[in-house]
Amino acid sequence: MYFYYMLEQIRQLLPQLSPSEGRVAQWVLNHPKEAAGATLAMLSRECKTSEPTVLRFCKRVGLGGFRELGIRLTEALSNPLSYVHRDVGPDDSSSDAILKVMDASIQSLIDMRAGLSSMPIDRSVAILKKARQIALGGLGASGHVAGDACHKFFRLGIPCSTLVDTPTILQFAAIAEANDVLVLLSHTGRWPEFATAARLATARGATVIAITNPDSELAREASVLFPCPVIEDTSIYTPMSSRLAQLALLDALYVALALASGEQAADRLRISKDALRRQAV
Amino acid sequence: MYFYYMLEQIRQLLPQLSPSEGRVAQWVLNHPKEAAGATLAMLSRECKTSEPTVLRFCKRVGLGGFRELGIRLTEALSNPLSYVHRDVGPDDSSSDAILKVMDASIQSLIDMRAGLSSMPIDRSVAILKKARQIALGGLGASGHVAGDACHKFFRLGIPCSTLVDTPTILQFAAIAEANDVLVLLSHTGRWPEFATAARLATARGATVIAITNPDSELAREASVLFPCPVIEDTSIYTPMSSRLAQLALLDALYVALALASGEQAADRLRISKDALRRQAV
DNA sequence: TGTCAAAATGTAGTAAACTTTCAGAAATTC
DNA sequence: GAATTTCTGAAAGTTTACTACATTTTGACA
Repeated sequence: MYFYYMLEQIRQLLPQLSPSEGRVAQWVLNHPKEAAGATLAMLSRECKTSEPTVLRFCKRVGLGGFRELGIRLTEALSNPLSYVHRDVGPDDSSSDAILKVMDASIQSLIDMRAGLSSMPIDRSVAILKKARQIALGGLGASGHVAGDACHKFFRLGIPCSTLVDTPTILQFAAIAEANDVLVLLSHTGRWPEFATAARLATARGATVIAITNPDSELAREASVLFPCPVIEDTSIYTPMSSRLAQLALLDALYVALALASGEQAADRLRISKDALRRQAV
Repeated sequence: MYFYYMLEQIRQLLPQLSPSEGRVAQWVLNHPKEAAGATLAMLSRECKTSEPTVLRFCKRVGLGGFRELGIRLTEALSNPLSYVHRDVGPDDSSSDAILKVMDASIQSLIDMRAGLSSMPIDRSVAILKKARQIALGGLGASGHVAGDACHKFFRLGIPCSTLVDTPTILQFAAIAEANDVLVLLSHTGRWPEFATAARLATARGATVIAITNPDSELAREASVLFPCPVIEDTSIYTPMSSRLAQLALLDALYVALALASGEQAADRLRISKDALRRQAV
């Protein structure tokens, strides 16, 4: 449970409230979000009491009036204590669960940011800048990350493709040439085909950039490694927030590459943005 | 640069507002704290205009009424601003640029978290729970977001598909049936085909959930709206960090839906996770 | 420059909101 | 069991949010 200032205040005053006022307090504690947007009439009806009683409740918890209750409640609800991640369980209320998911996502980005300085971004940029073509490979959720990244990189004018299944990845690796870059995204890095593909591509003189678990076969075979720790999904409800971090990492890589590519790339970006603006996304 | 969800929304819309409405916007931006607690009369007096003008301003920035402005503003003001984003320029060093991109991503998630309580998640869950099938539509970067979301939702056992081009979206809308849900993702909401699709689908009794700019044709046609502010890309280098927020939003929606769907859905999730674990991602 | 349509703005009115007053009911005290 | 205090809601008073409509302003075009 999160610590909300206003709600805690109410909880503490709960015992010394009169029965009717107590009902109001209880309802507010149980439905803080609804209470924040409710009107005096709605709230009094919900608590089976009269409007003045609700108002007296407000005064008693130290507020100037009913209107202030709404303000304090929205304040309390949108003020996170920290983004410490706890797993979602089946007993969580919907709004609790949502906040937990969100916090986990934020935390994973914060973690990524902290580790960014030790990532081989400069090396990757140097390699990507000379690339004849870039292929991004990933399965499942990572496939979507690869697709998103491809959609960014191609705007720099570099031939770019997405590979979302193992046969295609293997085929690409088998015919790769020098200056081709294969970016492989894998959560655990344990699909044996990925390591094979990395070996094949490297043997043909191509470069393999892996964004994966550092303790894996794929990580060992890759030319450049972006280490991403494996987050064990302790709860079945938790979506993989690590993919958000991967997306952000690729964003960062893209921007670094765009900057390194100078005016020509900047022009291409301008042109491609204008093309969209003339329509509307 | 954008710190606050609501305030940034107002700032972005500032240029296309009429003079009087512009004065209101300016005053709100300059005195957000006061504006959050103000009454309609106070605000209109302060901006030397009439009450309806203030109200029109509220509608135009995507709010339901004046009361909502107060709520959104207190929300915006009470969330901590840490990851201050500045735009990436061509003179930035590579490492500076990377951190800026990362900060922008984190900030967009924080903003999304702050605005989450006012999103129609519960309504959406109720609708999705009864859905015969879910189709997620989006173009360009939004298409990848749609794909990612589809990849999550189908695990709950709901027939699910991704639509990444306008003809397909229109066709789906044209043959949609009651209890079909069409989720449309659009950055600006200004592709006329999206609004048409929404209208078509609604006419056939299907439900349209839009994740888009609240000031758009699509937003008006949708049955359920998740308002997302349009972030103008002031710099050609800046990637759209809003899509990360959209991903996280869909994560939240997914978890809420999973929880609401009870044991049967939980079982499906367990089974699908096990299927992967026996291999390796 | 004049005409007209569209946009912008304000006036006036209304329904609903918030707040206060007051009197009766319930609990407590003596 | 009467007196006192506390609790409660009906009703009335004020303010607020919103709507409909009228007026003004703007801008396009002849």
